[in-house]
Amino acid sequence: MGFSGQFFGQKSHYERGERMSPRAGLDVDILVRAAAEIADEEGIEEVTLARLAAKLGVRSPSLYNHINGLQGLRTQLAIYGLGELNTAIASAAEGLSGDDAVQAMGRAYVEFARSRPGLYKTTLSSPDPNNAELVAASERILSLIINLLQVYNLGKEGELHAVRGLRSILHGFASIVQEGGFGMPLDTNISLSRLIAAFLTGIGQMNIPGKYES
Amino acid sequence: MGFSGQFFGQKSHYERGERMSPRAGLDVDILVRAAAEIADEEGIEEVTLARLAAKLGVRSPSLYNHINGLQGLRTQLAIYGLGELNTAIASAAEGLSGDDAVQAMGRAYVEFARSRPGLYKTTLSSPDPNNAELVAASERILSLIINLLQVYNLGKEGELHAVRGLRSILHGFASIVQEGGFGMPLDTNISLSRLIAAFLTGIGQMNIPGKYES
DNA sequence: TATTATAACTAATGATATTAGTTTTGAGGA
DNA sequence: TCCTCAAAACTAATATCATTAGTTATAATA
Repeated sequence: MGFSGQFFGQKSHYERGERMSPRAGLDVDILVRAAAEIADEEGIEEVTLARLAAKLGVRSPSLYNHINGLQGLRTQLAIYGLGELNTAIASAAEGLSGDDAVQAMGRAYVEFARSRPGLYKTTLSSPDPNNAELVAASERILSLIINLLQVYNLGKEGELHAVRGLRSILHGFASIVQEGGFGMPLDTNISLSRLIAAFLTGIGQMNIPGKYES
Repeated sequence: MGFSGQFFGQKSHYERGERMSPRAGLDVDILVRAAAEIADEEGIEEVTLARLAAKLGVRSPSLYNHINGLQGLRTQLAIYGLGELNTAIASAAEGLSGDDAVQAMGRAYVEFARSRPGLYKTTLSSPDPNNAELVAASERILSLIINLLQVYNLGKEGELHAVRGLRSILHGFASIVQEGGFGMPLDTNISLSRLIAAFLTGIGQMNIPGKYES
């Protein structure tokens, strides 16, 4: 994947109280992956420049040579996270179509949020419309979903409503799972597959003006 | 509503550069409402003790006489927000049942998130299981939803899956709306009512073991 | 009026992000 | 091989937070 994993999972020079070696050899990729690790392992609120610098064995101002402050780091994290999410759901749906594909994608989506909780959260901030890369990453996921829905023949508008619906379902379910919001001992995988099944059963509604439209 | 609105929408003494009057007469309720106002108007990241103190015309340490630090304020905000949300959706569904009730509640839920964006966000943090008030506020909303679903005769387990589904739909949709995540010029109210319609059409699936259950 | 609980204060500490300006490195050209 | 120099890392400094400790002053009440 084009990345030297040297810093991950180890204490840095500073964390061990040693003197640093002259050049740390950082780049955006290393920063973002290390930050994602912090987000997943320690929580998103621990993703600070101070914490990241410590993990990488440098002083926090040094990070500014590679990213545009904390805001820039967050943007990069979102881009990275959306890319990973896209990879996960795309490969899950690969070779499938119809309900099978949607179910597989849904499972992968939620599993991503479960296994990379911090990184998933970074993808949720409003996609800064000024950042082309971020917008593109968002749109890649969107068109993946749109493709899966072609089969259902919903028409132009119906398709848009359906995409919104499916996104809502996946995001809502993933968020609640992640927060531990479903307390009880009832298998969440079953809940998810039945929710998607219910949605797909009624997906024809997306094309039908209903009596609840104000 | 048992609350003196004296501070809201006005600049404080400090903000106007005057000397303060001896006792500010604060209490938890005033703090929480002022904080909610900041959250809605300036964004949730602006809800700091410093900002809140300035708005109320006191110094930030004074706030500790009423709340348990920033963490405590956030907990109180979540409780308040869940209460307001509960009121909104309960009164929307009042006197209705079946699809009508679910549709009305869904509309009210999303409208709440739209009109009180900051306050809605405060309700999303994991419900600290140590805080009884917070848990109770969460559960009130949950049982409201459960009640609405009685009509559909889903059985014990089916009902639980359905609650999870509906919560996911509402939360997911509301979150995406709030983030401005649905770009285009397509009425979101229509998207929501059709999504709920699709869910209700397929709600029988909640009771049926499907072939996608791993 | 005197007492007293407590609301609000000041002062201090320790995180954090960020900027400015300095040092040092190491890669590529002389 | 040695020099140059862009850039990577640094130190120092500032500003904003949250939080704690200890002080002052208010206003209710005895």
